[in-house]
Amino acid sequence: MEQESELLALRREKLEALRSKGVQPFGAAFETSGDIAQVREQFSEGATFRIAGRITAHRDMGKSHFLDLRDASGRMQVYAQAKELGPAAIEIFALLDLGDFIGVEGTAFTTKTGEPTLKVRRFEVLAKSLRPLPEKWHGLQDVEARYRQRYLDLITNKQSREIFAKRFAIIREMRRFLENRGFVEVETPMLQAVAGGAAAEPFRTHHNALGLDLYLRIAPELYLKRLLVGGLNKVYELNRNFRNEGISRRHNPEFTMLEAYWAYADFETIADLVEEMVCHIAERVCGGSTIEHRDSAGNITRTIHLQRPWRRARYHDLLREAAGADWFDLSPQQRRERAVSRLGLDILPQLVDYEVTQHVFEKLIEEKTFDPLFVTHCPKELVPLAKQNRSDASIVDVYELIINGVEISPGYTELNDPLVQRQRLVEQAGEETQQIDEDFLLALEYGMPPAGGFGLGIDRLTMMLTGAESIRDVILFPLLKPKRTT
RNA sequence: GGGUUGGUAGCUCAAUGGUAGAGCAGCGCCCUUUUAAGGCGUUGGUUGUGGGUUCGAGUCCCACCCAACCCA
Repeated sequence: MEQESELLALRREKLEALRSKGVQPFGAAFETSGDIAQVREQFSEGATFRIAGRITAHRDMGKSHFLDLRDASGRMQVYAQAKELGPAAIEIFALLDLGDFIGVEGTAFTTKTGEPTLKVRRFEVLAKSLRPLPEKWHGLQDVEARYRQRYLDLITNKQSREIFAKRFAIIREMRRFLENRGFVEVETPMLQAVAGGAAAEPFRTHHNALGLDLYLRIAPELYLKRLLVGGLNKVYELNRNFRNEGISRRHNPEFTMLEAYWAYADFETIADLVEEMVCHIAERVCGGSTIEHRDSAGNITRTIHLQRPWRRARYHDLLREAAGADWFDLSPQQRRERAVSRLGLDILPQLVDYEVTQHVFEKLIEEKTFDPLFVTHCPKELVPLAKQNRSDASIVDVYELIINGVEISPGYTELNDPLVQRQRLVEQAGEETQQIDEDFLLALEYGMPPAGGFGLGIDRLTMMLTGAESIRDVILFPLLKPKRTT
């Protein structure tokens, strides 16, 4: 656009003007006294400090100037006085714009409004910015631009910086917690010849040198279990999975998942572990176990109570509560009719009986449950990879943890009988027998200890702990269609 | 995939079918403790893209692109 090129042209002129004055506009290393937060802590009148950061505000008083410098840790005001700096430096100073990076050496003082400030003695241009930043007050509001140019979002929007700071802290605390419990972090293949461990559509790719079709993993599960066979008794992996499915407020094609396995444990031990871990993280990251979600005006829109112990209830009992005590005594046809007439749900004709029940579960229980709820003993059709219950073969020993209206973590007593496992995988694969991971079954035949395992969606956990309403608000670079630029 | 809403200056937003505006940013001038600094002045537009209707389209119609939300 014509105007953009005018604004750009002006900045490029300033760039050349700096060079003509012998200033390198893309400067070198600059030794600082610490980041801005540290300098604020150590601040004492008359002391000398060196800080570096981006210019985010410029208040021009004529013969004196106030700039805000910002780095990742905070903001610091610097004060530039014409008299102090001298004419040559002032000419360079005049070529600075909002967005430029500079390094400053100055003397600490406090203004009469009480603001800790550095009086500039020397400064260096560290990087000239050739494009104007979004407006300081409203920030960058356009959601599309915030996702496509996340760096601008991070520069201008405090809420966004806070969400990602929390995300990084969540992951850090999760690792600490698991390491303290003796879990070992491992890495398993993301490129897999067979995409197993979940029922999901994979992304396909190809290895040229081997002439081999490969998939991006949909789950690390089958490799982590191989490690149980190999004698690693407490393992976890915290990394990306890929699913070639729809995109929504709760789904991104690549998402981050914790998956962990614990030999000799079962789903109930795992539930205890997850409960403790999430509470530990909430305590460290959010300062407590009451999580408040707020709208943009700051009003509380939802409160989530993570105080232990978390409720545990059987799938069948929850359905009897929500759909009638006789729900499981009805015929499939009666269930379908009740779901539509009495419960007011849309039931698609192609749903089979257990899916009708599952739909009721999702609409009437899952979507309405915000405080943590472990749903246990689910029907085996829903979870083909878990171990069947010893006294009731129609259910499996699992939990589904629901918080904030979504499933956030499944936990299983893992199936370790290789023959039953083969049978389940064959049933699941149907015609596509090449989709059975024979190497995994081979490993199981050597013997896998009984174990508990769980997955935990990091993106959804972050949404719960930050109150973000879209998964795109907790993923730095969510997938968007490419847009032709300029 | 379907529906709804949106895309206007660098950013945030206006504009009954009738001359495309404001604030901030920018540029110029004034101001030596300001902080959303202030005052005076001022530049800046292929209204997402391509068609159509009309004397006249940011606005109405069609197609397409991108996004958000809801549904599947």
